[in-house]
Amino acid sequence: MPELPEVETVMRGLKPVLEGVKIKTARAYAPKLRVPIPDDFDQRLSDNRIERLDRRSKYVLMTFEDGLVAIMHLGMSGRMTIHKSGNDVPVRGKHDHIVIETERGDIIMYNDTRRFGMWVFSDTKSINDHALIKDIGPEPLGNAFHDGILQAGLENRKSPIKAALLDQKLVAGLGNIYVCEALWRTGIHPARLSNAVTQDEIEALVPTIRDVLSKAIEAGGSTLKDYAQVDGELGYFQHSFKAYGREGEACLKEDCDGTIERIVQSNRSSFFCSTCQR
DNA sequence: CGGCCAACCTGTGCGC
DNA sequence: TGCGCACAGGTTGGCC
Repeated sequence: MPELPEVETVMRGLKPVLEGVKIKTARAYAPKLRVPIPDDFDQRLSDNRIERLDRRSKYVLMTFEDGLVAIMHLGMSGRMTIHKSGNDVPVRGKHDHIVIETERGDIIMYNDTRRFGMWVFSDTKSINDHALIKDIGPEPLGNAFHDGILQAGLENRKSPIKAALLDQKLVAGLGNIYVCEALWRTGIHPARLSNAVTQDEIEALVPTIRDVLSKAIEAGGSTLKDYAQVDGELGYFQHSFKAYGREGEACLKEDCDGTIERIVQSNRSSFFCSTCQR
């Protein structure tokens, strides 16, 4: 599920329920996800007020009034569900690893089948120096991401462009799906070496990456509806992809009669059209 | 340091 | 029905 647009959607969905709201009780039921959940997890969150929610790359940051920052990552299979006060009390399922109840009586559950996600702590003073945060590249939707920075990141790289765009140090938040989509749109073969991507292609990649992500965020936003009113699972939304997951199907690019193929690169599937992606 | 792979986990779907 | 394998939207430690 979670690349930048999905994480952004989750963060936006949590805002009306958590921002400015005090947590009554928090409880972690699993000792560890990808890394151990802090021993003092329950105590640090319980009776603490969330001042702000932010997203950085694929991380959601929860800043508390006492300076605590909870860093959350959804991994491959993480999701959040909101159960509004007054509705039926939810039953905790097998993979609901964290349960939070707010002062308003709303209940938020963190569910993660594969446990590749994480919840760890930092604080407002050192969050930007945190090991998980400090080396992350520019946000693709912000001004810090531009032709020059992408050019600089690619010109000395020998790895395939697919691997480069998945590298969070080069640009934040892209994952397997949106890299496939951006490369398909710009006509760049995923196996092309980074240092062989031309200036023109770099100038096309920047707005294409922005557009692919923005459109996905819009799609997510339109499914959010009002989670302040309704129970719901956050971050899931139907989105149609042009290349990802379409192996064997016709290429949808105008005037292209090719077929989408799949190859494996760095242990991940790449979907592309060898007719229009070179 | 750059680049690549295996590993972390659980579940599902497919071929035999 | 069962078994084994491939695969799933992320990240990183260790190896060359």
